[in-house]
Amino acid sequence: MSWIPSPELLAPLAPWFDRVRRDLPWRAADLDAPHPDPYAVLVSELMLQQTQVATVTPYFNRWMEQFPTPQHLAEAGEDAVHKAWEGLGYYRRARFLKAAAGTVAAEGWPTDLDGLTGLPGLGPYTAAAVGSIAFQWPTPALDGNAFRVLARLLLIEGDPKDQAVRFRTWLEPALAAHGPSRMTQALMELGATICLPSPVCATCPLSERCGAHLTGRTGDIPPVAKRPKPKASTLWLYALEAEGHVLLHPPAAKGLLAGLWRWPALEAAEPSLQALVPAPGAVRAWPGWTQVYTHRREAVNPLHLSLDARFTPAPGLRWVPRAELAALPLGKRDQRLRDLLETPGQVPMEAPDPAALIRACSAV
DNA sequence: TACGCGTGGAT
DNA sequence: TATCCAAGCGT
Repeated sequence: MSWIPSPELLAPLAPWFDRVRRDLPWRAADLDAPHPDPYAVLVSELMLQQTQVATVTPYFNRWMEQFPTPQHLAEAGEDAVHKAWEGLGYYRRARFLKAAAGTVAAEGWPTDLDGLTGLPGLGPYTAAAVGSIAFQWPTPALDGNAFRVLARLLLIEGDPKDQAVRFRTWLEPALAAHGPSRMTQALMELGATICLPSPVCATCPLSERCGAHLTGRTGDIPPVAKRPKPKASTLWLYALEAEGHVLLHPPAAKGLLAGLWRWPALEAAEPSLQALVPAPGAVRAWPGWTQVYTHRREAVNPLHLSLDARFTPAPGLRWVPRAELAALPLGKRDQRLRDLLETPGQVPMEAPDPAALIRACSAV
């Protein structure tokens, strides 16, 4: 099966994009020149991985003010970097970005696609996106949008990701003909605004040439992927406070919420199983909530336990002055308990035995 | 290869 | 409410 050459088939995409493109803070005004700030492209692409434009925009603006160059970012502290990323999710992207900035600061920008792919956090998509958008290399970038657009346009049966090599080979002449930065962004913009999972073909510049549209197949191309059900768990999340300090896990190197400070937590198969009536007055509680991650659902039950004196914490835990708590990077779950500490709570109907919480956090 | 990794918006 | 899934990557 041969495809119509991409410069011809995709020709309407260029004028369409020049007409409708959104004005985004990382986007260059002149799409025919190399980008004036490749670092801005790098930052935006890392932030945009699995994250929507509207979510990224305020983070990007703050980030560029705080870390305006690769040098600034490379020299920043880990906590400051994670604090600037706080709430954006997938936090290792922040560490990858800092590491990549260090390489760029020390060695300059890579001069080819393999060089970009060698930077931490840049896979096939992101390296090609930076290459085309920042440097005008004819390197086709295939994200979820591009795969969906191409699957429909070219009437691809099955998982379009299997066609990545063919797609890239086919796309390259179109990038060369109509401008790498323009075509890369146009393909994604079409997928993000028109060729959505439920597409709006009436306003699509390619509808007259789209295999799926012409055959009424946009509903089943590309096929929907099945996802595993998230695992459910229930936990107590607790703030132990004593002598003006609170007990926290310092950032871990890997795993869920790596790079962030975390409240200690106690797993509970059923909230009521380990529940005992606590000592009145010492414990506060608030209504729980369900914390959703990609692969997990946590039923979170927040507690605050005030103690008279600090104890020697177990390895992996640290007493932190409460005044410093606001400056530490926390995930959404732990931010929520941090915020609750400033609000009135209730004496809980049931909670783990305070002695059990202290034992779980004490050095042996 | 399949899985782990966050959060929020859209339907 | 439940589900999908968004400018993916590393292991």
